[in-house]
Amino acid sequence: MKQRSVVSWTAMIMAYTRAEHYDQAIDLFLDMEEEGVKIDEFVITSVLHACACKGSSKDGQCIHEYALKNGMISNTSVANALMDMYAKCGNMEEARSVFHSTLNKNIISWNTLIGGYSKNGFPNDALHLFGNIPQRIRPNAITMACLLPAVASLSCLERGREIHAYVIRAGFVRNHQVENALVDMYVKCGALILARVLFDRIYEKNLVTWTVMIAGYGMHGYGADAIALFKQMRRKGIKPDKVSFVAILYACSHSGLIHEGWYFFNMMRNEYQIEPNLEHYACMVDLLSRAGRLKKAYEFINSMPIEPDSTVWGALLCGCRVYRDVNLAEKVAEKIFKLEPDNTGYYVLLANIYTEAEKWEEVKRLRERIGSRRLKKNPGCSWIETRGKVQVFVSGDNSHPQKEEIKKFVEDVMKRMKEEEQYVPNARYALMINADDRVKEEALCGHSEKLAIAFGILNSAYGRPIHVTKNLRICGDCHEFAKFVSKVTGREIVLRDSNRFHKFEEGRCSCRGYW
DNA sequence: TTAGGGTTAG
Repeated sequence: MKQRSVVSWTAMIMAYTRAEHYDQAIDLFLDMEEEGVKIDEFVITSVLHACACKGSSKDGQCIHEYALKNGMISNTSVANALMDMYAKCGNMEEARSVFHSTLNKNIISWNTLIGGYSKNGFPNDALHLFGNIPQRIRPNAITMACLLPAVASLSCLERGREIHAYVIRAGFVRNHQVENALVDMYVKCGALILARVLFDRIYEKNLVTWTVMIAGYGMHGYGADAIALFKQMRRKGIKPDKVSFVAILYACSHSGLIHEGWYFFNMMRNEYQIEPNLEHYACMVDLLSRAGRLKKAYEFINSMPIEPDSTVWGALLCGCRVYRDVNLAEKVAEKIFKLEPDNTGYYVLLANIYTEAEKWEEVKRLRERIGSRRLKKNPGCSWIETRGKVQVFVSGDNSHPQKEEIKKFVEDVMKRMKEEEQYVPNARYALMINADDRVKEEALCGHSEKLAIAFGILNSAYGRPIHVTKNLRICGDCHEFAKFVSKVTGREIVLRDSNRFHKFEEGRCSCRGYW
């Protein structure tokens, strides 16, 4: 072009961004500045979008400064693009600060911050913000698509149903993204049947619709249903992508379907020419490890064409725990500690492996190592929704108004378990070394998931299922506890941990040992 | 007069 206007530059920056060449998009902005082209708000938002997609706020901060200096920040679109950039880079503090200093907030401003909170692990803030949208600003379908993942991550079914009702009243039901987000919300709130009803009613199912449902079956341990749906999807001519393959591989590993897992892994590569990414590899390692084929899993990792990360090695470490392979666990853990020296979860996992093997010296050394890095264990936390209110329990928490009642319930159950099932308190799950068994048992009684289950039984009508959510994986002792409680109270207990759903019914768990 | 922008589901 002989003459390039600011519009030509903007179009080019957008094109580079769409093609995922973020650095080139940003370079183009620098070039145009150098050439003395007059910069306007449109270019700023475009280049901010490139920074957002790139995911590092360093470039974005420079643009932020530029916008401030040139008085562009009062433009709502520029402010929105800034918020989105910070949110996508995981910097919610900056996003919030921009939001609060924006005078003319429109619905996009609210959506951007709500979505940012949802995606960055602040679901309560997302819900709170939604409640504060002023009357004159009308939420739209996108608002719901931003908000529903927050409900899903909290696993608050009542709240989710309220929002579903709102979606119906406001007339957003025919929106694809909203429909899919609703199905996903029901799946993650443990209401698999409701999710399926909604799924069946969706007239035009797209790839995301199918993937949500397949992942849902996987999470709940229905591997065969996940496979049936995957096949049905292919018959309808919908081409699976890398995310749907993660869903199906995940479903196979959580149901112990080894052969099927390999079948889909090969299908992905041969039939669809999709190169496996870290998530796919982690699923395969998980599949092998759960089946006890630890050596094969180790070899598999070493043969990967891409560098394995901590999640891949972590899947093997979990397997080492199940099959009590201390030697391999040590080797694997060292690799993980190099990759992620500050993630306490893996130290705890290795400590548990040592404890279960009664290697007390090693436990002590590991504790010292954790201490010297000034790392703190991420506290276990469970929550339960009753009558629309969420009750949160933190491990060992003693502040609950019903604490005596809850404590008595847990102790009574443990006592009955000892008498009726020859249950031995799994003191190995209480991560303390210089304590006697009594103290350990007491610590076990205080686990957050036991408290939440007890609270649920005590505060809901007979026959009602109990839904509990936990931030970490459920502990083995609590798993036994939940089975027993489901038997003696005749209640169904649905527990979502950080990994999957466990449905306890009449003394059995739906996971059948596949955690 | 027209061209270029910011929010959305797995």
